Amino acid sequence: MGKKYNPKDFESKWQEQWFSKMEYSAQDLLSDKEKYYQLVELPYPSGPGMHIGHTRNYSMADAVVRLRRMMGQNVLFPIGWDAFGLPTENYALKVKRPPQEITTESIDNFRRQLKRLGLTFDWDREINTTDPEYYKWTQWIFLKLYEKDLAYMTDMPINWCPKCKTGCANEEVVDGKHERCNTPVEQKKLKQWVLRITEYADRLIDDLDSVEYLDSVKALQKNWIGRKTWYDIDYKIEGAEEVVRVSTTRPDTQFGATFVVVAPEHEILQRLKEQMPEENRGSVEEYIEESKNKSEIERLDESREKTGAFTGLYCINSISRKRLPIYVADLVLTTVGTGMVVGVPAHDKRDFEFAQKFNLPVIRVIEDLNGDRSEIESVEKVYTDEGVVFNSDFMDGLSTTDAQKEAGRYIEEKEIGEVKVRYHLRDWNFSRQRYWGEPIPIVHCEKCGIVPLKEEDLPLELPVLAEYEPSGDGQSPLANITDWVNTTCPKCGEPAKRETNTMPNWAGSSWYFLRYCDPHNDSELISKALDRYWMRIDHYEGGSEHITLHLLYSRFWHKFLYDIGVVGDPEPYQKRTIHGVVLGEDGVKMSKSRGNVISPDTLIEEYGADVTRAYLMFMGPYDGNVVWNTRTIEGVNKFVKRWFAFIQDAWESSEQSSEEVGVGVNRLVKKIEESVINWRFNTSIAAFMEFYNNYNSKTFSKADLETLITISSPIMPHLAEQLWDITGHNSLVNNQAWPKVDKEMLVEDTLEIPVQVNGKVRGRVTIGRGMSEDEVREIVEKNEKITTFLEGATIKKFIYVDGRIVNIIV
RNA sequence: GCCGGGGUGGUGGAACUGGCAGACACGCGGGACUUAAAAUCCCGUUCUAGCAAUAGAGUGGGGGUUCAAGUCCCCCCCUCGGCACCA
Repeated sequence: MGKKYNPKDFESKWQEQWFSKMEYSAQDLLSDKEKYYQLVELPYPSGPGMHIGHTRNYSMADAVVRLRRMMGQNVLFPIGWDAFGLPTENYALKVKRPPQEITTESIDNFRRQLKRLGLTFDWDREINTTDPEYYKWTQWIFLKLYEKDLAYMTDMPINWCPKCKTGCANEEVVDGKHERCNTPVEQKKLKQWVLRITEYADRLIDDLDSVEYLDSVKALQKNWIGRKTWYDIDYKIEGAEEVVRVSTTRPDTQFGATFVVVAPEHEILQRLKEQMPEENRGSVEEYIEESKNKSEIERLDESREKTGAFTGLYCINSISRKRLPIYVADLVLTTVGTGMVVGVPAHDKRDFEFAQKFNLPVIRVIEDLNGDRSEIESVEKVYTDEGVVFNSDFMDGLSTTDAQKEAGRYIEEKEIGEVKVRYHLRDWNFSRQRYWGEPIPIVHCEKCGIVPLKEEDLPLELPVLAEYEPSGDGQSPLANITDWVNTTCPKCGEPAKRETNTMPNWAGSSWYFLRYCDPHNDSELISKALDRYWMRIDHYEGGSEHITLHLLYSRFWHKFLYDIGVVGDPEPYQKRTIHGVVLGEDGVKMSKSRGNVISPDTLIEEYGADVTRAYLMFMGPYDGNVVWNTRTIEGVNKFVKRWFAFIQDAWESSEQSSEEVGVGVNRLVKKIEESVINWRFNTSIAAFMEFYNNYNSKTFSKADLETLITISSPIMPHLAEQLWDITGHNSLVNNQAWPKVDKEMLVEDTLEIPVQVNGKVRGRVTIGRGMSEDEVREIVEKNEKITTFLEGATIKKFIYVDGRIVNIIV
């Protein structure tokens, strides 16, 4: 075997050994080892296969789990396929083939690529969300949700994508467009399955205290849920018996309220119509009609001018006793508060703009931290920060926060309203009018209404169809399959019809990590013992695109499964981090249309798996975006070749290692261990290179060379295996124990430290280990280079930081 | 506007709990080997001045704490990501 690095000669050989022997499978319930569950996001198997981003992220996770196994941990590192959903279905429609077939092909291709990279996933735990054996349990969770009244049907208006011909969740609408296809969504009234995620809103926020997500991830979760305390207050309509309930989150500014705005869709407008003066009624009706024709996008356009119409009505603020005009305006949405809000122009920018447009008074009631009470005469001066309340009767002198509490107390005591927590989060629209998803296990019976399937009848399999083009009329393609749709009611046995909507893509991925722990269990979703052993997931590595929705949905389902006793922990993930993205050479996201896509297959073909992996890790920090650069991969390629030859040469000429070499090897072990565990692979590889630069001409003992081969294996596993073989070992190096750092070896007897004069480095001295300050001072004062800087000056202070640095102040 | 990251050579990026700024790599310059090229190897490379030893400046800008600041504190600028007529 030559010293020339030729990865094609050996990479596949070692892969076969790893995968056929299943050397790295996790061992269930093994109690004498520490368990470690490393989760990576399960990929969507699409036609083009593995993206360079997957290659990078999985290579990193693989390096970490290889190290952890060598350190003696029982590691669970599984993979699976999130294969239902629109991309495959749309592609299948285009090429006129069944999605089942396409999915199988894509998975086979993806699996081949992952293996070709040498990733040590636990292949006998592979799952596939489109496999009836898997989605049986997705359907089972749905039945449980239904049983607990957390899944319900409603015909609320939903977001409808006219291009994809399906409804979608609020979360999938970005800037008024369907995120998958960028088509503006419309509002459509459809009978929908909805999950009551709002029921879990508080816990989804509060339990974040028990996990170690990045701060930004926690903030995003909280932000999305958007918990706020609202103060709903009853105002009496002037000259009528009618009472309206208005909302505010700033009751401390009640005395500064100068108007009330109601959303155009608000039903109260119909009731109040009679009481409106003749001259206002017409314009109000006209305004309502106009706003009906406005699209969601138009309405949410912040930059457009404020519009609205005066109703001619007034109400009495039940806190300030002031008389406020009532306006209708589309800047208020029915879903916000009670759909009627209090306008306080002095302390809300939007209210100020509205007041200017309609010539309404501006009354300041909060002074700033400098006690400023000057008039608010421009938008820039609108004061929204904390301060002290004035001109506000019983709230005078209180801070804004205290005044809010006081107002809340007042409202409840006088029984003029209610303090209420509201959320931005809406219930989760769970129906899709498409074919390629989990069928919802429900039957509609004329007599019995909505009837769930019996658990023992699961899975309800998706029929294989010849035609599955969505009709666009709001019906799922399944609706046309009469012999599937027509069934009998599980309750009364009479003819009934199946639910034809399918579940969204999020369903299967909301619990997949549990199935990895117990993938072949056909009597339970997961056994209690395996759940208690493997969960919670120690580290979930993934992309930023899934930190709001997937995280929220899966945490919700997990809490539900905890509530019904399936799992033993209300939170699934202990730690969640976000990887960076590999951008194209032009600095832009890789895409087919831009032609800047780098294919992992090509790289592996040209450089081999190890160089590909190592380079992707070397490019930059784990959490940063990196720009692809074809030139710089050569640097890593060069190093890997040299490292391969160096170990072999050193082995042939091996003798005793000098103390210096021993120290160097130990340092390197420590550095590699720390940097890999902390996902700082770019510095691991730099450490290897640095070691090579400093030590490649030295003589090594066989034991030290074995150590070097062993520590190479997390990052360059094939190369390490090959070297282990060449040097006459009959085992797998990836199975060796991680070398123990010899702490004694790390401390040298003498060390060189810098000497500063007035904070500037002026020389260096060699001192002994454990020397006292006086001894060090003696050495420093004998050093000519330094004494030239001390001539004619008196030493004011001599600072010696043990083993680090000397600083002399003159 | 709010929330969360970031600003370090020509480039990607190092720098542990404050202790030699620029590790490692790319690029660039020079050299060795070669008839020549490729490959490989060696040397140099923050900026400014100088042949050089060396000196001065230097981590977005300004101020502060400290013997010592890329790192800590205050103010400002720029930038990336997320959310947003959220009342």
